[in-house]
Amino acid sequence: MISKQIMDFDLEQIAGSGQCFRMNCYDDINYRIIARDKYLKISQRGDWFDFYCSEEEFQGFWEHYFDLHTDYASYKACIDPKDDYMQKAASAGSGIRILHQDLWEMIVTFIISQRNNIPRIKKIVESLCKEFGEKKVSDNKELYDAFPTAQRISELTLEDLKPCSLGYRDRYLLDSAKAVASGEFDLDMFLNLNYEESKVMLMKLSGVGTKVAECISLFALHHIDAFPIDTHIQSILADHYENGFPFERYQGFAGILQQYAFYYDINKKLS
DNA sequence: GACCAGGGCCGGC
DNA sequence: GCCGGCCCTGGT
Repeated sequence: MISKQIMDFDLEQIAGSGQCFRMNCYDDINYRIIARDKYLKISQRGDWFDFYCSEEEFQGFWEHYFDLHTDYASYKACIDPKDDYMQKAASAGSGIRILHQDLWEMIVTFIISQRNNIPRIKKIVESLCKEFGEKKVSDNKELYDAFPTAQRISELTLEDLKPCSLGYRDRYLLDSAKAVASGEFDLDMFLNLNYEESKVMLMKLSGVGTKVAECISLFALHHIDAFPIDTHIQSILADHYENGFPFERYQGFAGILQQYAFYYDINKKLS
């Protein structure tokens, strides 16, 4: 186990921020996260965190996954002091970080996300993992399902996918899995692409339009200049930024503010 | 039961 | 570039 004090980091906020869908609280302070085929138990008490993994695994994977090398306080300091809405949003979600998630996993997840709500996205993703993901056992002997590979999905039929209740998104998933598994759509090429180039390439996939490509760019490729505009952000912009959102001011990292605003909005409606 | 909306995309025009 | 249709679920 690794214990660390970390600022600007909050598990509940990240789990509820709509960027990852396999991070869940299972009692007061303990969370479990499954990313790709990796499992982590982690707990939080204030600014202190216990990572239940080896030092090698922490440094080799999770530290980067949680974006812990990045100073989020300096981003927050850039927010316009006169922008009351964004100040409140950043304060409400001050522990949010933009995770470095797996590209294939984000392609699938955000194809599923379209015209869908977060609880149901989680349900469908979990169902896909249970049906088609590799069964694994963590170091602390917990059973879990890895995220299904493109290869595995590509071998399925629309009929096979029925139990997962994807709706009309089933063929998008199948087509994209086939493109990736066959090598026709090479995921490694994204290493050399900037945000705009990535977005254009991602939109070649079936079921990936502007908004989904922006989410994948932000949450998997860590292009934090991506600013996905969904129904929530759209209404925020209409209600609080009638003269346009000040993108010039936040060039290069507007995606972080997008997350603060999105989190603030969906959690305000819940309470 | 009816109707609506959910981190939108596709195809036809 | 606009617009109708879309699978499914949960809430009202």
